[in-house]
Order: sequence, then C-alpha cells, then structure tokens
Amino acid sequence: MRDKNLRQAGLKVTLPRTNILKILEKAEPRHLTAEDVYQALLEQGEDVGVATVYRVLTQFETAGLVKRHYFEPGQAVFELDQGEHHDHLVCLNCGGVEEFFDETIERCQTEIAKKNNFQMTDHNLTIYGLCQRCV
Amino acid sequence: MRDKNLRQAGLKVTLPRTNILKILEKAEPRHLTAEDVYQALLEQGEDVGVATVYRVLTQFETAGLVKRHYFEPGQAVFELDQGEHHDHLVCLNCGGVEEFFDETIERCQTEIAKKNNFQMTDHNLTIYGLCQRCV
DNA sequence: GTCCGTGCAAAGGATTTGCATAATC
DNA sequence: GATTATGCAAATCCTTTGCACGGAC
Repeated sequence: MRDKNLRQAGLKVTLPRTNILKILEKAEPRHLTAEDVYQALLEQGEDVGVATVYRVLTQFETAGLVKRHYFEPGQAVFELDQGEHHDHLVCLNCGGVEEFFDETIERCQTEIAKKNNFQMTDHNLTIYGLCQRCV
Repeated sequence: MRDKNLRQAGLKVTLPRTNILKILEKAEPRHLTAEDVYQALLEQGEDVGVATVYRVLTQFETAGLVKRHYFEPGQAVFELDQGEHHDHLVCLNCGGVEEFFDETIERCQTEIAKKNNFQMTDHNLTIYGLCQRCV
C-alpha cells in the first residue's frame, strides 16, 4: 500500500522511493531534514546519494505526499502529509517540534485572505519559543 | 535621529550602517533581500561589499532594528522593525508582501502556547497565495 | 592612537544539475 | 527494450569568515 501511494502519485515504484517513504512514516519526531533522511538510509545499509534524497523529497512534495517547512534558516524539514492541516510549535533550544490545530485561527485566516482579496493556497503558523523541557 | 537609533543600539555610526538604515526606511515595498539592499547601495554609488550588507543586517536584527523573514526558500527578506507586530500575506506569483494584524489570532496564539507549556518568544504567521493582481 | 568596521576574496553549507549507468514496467 | 530513476561529482546559490587596511571616537 506504500507502493499504491507512490503509483497514485504518478511515480514509479523504486527502492529509494519506497525506503524514503518508509522512513518518513516511521519517523519520530515526524520532522526530518534531508540530511536526517539520508543518514537513516545509510544506517539501514542503503546505497544512496544525497541528490536522490532531495529529488525524491521534492517529488513527494509535488505529489502532495510530503510537506516542506522552513522553520529555521539553513535547512528545510520534511514531514509526511497526512491530509489534516496543522501548525507548529518550534523549540529554539532543542529544535523539537510539536503540532497543534486551532479552529478559530483557521477561520480568521480565511477571513483575512478574503478581506485582502487574496486567493490563499497555503498558510503557515509557527510559534517559536522554549518547550517545557528547555525552559 | 537615524544616528541616534544606531547609537542606542550600541553601534558605531558608520557610512554603510547609515546608508542601509536609510534604504530600509525608504523601501517600498518594505521587504528587501540582502541582494536588494546591496543593489540599492551600488545604485547610489556606494562602494560596499556584500559581506558588509549581511553583517550590518545581522547586527540590526540583533539590535532589534530589523526583522528577518524566511518566506521562501533560498533567501531571507528584511524589513524595518517599527515595533508593532504584524503578519504577512505573500504572493507566490509576484513575490509581493502585504501586512496584517489580527487581534483574535494573537490571542489564540498566546493561549495555545500556554496550553502546551511553551514559553513563546516569537511567532510567525504567513498566508501564501495569489494577490489581487496575480489571480 | 586604539579599536572596531569594512572590502575583498575565499570558504561554507544546503540544494541542484549533468551525465553515464542501472533499474522499472 | 524503452524510458525513467539513480549515483556520483561538480556546480550553484545564499551567506559567512579571515585578514589586512581604513575610518570612527
């Protein structure tokens, strides 16, 4: 069924793609950098290049399987897109990411877009700070 | 009084700093990349290096004179920080940026941080889409 | 005069690209 | 078997750093 996801996305089923999808599914925390994914592949003994990791992640993003975030400068993080939108709390100390969803905020955003004659395609709310453990 | 801003920020008053501050003040749109600032300096005949632009912008950010955003991958944009917090609407076609402020959203964010035992230091809401002209 | 700031060029890190080989359908 | 994906290495882009010179106080 991992393969089905790939095929539905119009992508050929290949070893790197299946592997990367598997890694993203199992990931804990769910947010990984391209480098994280690459390292995970190496650890399981795969013979893969960084270029492929980036290519595959970009294809996944285009296909809507994955979301890419730029929480902090320097590098993007990727997470599996499981359909339900959510926003993020990012700890500036440990880099940890938590997710949340708030109905009111979502509604406000839609209204603001409308008020500004903006055709919203995406939106991104990130709260930065210190998590419980890092205070 | 531009100089006063600099001195208050604990920065020596130098030509590049004054010039960059001036450019940010006059900027329209208010959001510039480092490259934009650099080009603006060259156009007014300044003999300056990119490195200085980055250094100065970073110092300004540290001093709280400027805010840095990562709306899109690849490069940061800078805007003068005039104290009042606001969020952004970013057009994915023309790159244009509009600003807005919503009391309700601000309140919700504070609550969410509290609910998650998060000590919020900053927050960032960006709505992506197509602006009026680009639809 | 001392110290900090600057310009230049080179380094750095994340990401992308070109190309020959290898895998999928 | 034809086409698309991959690995490798080199290239690219934005940003930072090292160092000797120049300017601010």
